[in-house]
Amino acid sequence: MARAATTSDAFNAIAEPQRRRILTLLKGRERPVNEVARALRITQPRASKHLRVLREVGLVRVRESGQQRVYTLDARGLRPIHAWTGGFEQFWNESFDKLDAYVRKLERQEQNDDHR
Amino acid sequence: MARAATTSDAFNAIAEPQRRRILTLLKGRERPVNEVARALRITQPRASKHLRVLREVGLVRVRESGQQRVYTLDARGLRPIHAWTGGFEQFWNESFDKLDAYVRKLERQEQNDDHR
DNA sequence: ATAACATATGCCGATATGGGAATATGTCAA
DNA sequence: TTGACATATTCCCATATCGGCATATGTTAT
Repeated sequence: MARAATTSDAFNAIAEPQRRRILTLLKGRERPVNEVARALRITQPRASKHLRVLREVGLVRVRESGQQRVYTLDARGLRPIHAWTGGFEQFWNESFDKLDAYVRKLERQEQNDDHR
Repeated sequence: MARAATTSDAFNAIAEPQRRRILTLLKGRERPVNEVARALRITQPRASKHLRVLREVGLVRVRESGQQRVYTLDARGLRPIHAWTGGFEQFWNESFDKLDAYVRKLERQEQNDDHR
């Protein structure tokens, strides 16, 4: 088995920086592919492919408008990620203390090394 | 260029389900590799590799304790992800309305198709 | 029909994966 | 020193990228 498919879930989908940029861009308003491509300075095929991934995990929706496909943000899929990371909130505050303890422990170890 | 390296940042690191499980596990308390492996029912090399990735993006730290390497959670790297997803909070609430509008629009289109 | 425009898709190349198995490296105890 | 134990690393395989380019598909206007 290789790496999990990028289309498997939102966690994988947003691992790609370009796709994060697309989502951020769509916060402003819905946009057709070409506009996305131009805004992010990527080729049209690239934009289409990223948008496809985002569509497949449900982070965007498409609406056909004449010959254009207008993509709209559907951020609900980000909620689980926000929730999951939120579960660590207490820890990233606490971490400073733990880091201090860790550093002190390291220093002690190094002292022991010196005395060997 | 291929996919972004999994070790490049926390976004990539947590795209892997096993690694998310490891981080969750370490919320309880620090643990040596073997314990992680046993708890998640993965092989020791696999645990080591995942822990390495997590270490390289700074989500865990290692402390040597005799012949064991004890891994500790350092959740600070998750904060940017929480913040980034949090920037979409207003949208995932709003989305229901937008989805309604979208569905209605779709239905209209289908009606048009029928009349063609 | 035909041309112009907007998107999507297929194919290629280079690369990075995650998993398993075997093995190297390092530490401690007798 | 030797052996047991804990971890890390390497090699191999199958797969899934992401990017560029060419091209298929679909829509609108003439």
